[in-house]
Amino acid sequence: MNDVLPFPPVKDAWLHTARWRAVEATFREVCRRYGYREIRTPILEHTELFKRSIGEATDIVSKEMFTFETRGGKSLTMKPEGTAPAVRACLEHGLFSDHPVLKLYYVGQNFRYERGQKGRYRQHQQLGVEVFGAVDPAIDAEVIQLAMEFYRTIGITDQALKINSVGTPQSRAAFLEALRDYARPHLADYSQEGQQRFELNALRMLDTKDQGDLRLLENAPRLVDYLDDESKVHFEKLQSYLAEAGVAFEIDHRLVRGFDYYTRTAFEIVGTNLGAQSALGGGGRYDGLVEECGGPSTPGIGFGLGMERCMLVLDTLGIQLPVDDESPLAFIVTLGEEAKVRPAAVRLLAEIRAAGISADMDYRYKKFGQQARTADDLGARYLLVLGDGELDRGVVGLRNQTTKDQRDVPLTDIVSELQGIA
RNA sequence: GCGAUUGUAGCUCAGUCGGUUAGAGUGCCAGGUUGUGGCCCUGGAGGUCGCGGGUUCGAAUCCCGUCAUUCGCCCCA
Repeated sequence: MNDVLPFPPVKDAWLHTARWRAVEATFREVCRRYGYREIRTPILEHTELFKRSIGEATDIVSKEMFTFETRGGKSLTMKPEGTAPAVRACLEHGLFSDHPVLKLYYVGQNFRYERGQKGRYRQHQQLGVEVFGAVDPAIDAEVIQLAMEFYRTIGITDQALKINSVGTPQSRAAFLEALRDYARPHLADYSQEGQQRFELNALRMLDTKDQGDLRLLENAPRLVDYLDDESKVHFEKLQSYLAEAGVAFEIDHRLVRGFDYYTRTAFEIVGTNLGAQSALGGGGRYDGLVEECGGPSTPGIGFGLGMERCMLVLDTLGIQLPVDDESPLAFIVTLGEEAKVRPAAVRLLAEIRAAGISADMDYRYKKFGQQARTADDLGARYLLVLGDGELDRGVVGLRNQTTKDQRDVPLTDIVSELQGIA
């Protein structure tokens, strides 16, 4: 993760706190509209949780986790993803029994021990949702729709939605056998990577960028043809529900996901302008996960969207975001005898702020020009000039920073005057 | 984890063949100009030359390692 800064950086404009807040706010608003509630889980979890849920053989667990031992000898891991911790938290607090259908969202940091590059960071933030307790493909469609709605709302429209079904563990086993039978006779022609995957995790053979492998796989068996009846119906219904909701998608028969716990629905949202890191987000169904974590048999589905990648795309598309105005409305500039004028400034500032108006002052007591420059740096719209002359007359100079017009306003009226402006 | 790339002031960058006290522009601060700025002039502060080790009389410069960046691979968000 990069540092996100309080003022827009000249370079890397996407690393501006206000922009991040705007994107997070958009996500929260979309979640609110869809009926999702926020869950926050800690960064540290027992290592075992991830090993069991994500799978020992996956890249994430085998080489990408920040893991360490406590003094008591327990193994802890900084969470590499948000789903398993959410499951753990819900189990621990009995949320599954209290709420037959649970719709959750989170904004959180994930950690993966890997080489950084643009769009990929060891600490990255994900915006995600999880739904527990619903098998209806309509909820799959809703989750996908929510993700697409989020992108549409912030202004990213050139992303593509790819969907597939990875079936149940049983149907997947049958498919894997067929896939291996298909590849075995020409195994030597596959890339080194492809051959390794054939041995370790044949499903991943499909997820290759190697042109030669892609040619060899052209007539390979497809996951959809090996789905059990229920999964097949589920996938078909999902497609029709997406169509009902007006969400455009394409079926990608080679789409498989990196975690072991996915069942049936798998999807990915792919963007442009991100170089090698093209995945904006992804997710899928995980009907066996809760049980795997020691809970009751509970279906689930969710997704995670990469915050950094989202920010980068917004940046390259030059999209303006409705960022908060953090500039003070008024900035007090003091002149003249310090002992007389500074206490008056402190009092005036307190009054203005108590009235709900943002205001600031220069705490260095420099000459006028310096104070005014500080006001400009902060983007103040008005200067309140307070000198001993003004104090003697019981007024304050109200200076419009845009027009440079300045007029005296009685000290007793300045708060209501500012309220009128704001 | 693999291959390549870059790393000098807050920012953008010079720095020759290894040789004096590492420079410029910009920004910041101050003075010119005790109470009305942004221009201009003058001055000032600001540097573990990414970090650690090595070679050498001498290293920003050469070598090794390491960390970080960027690009690709793997994987993912």
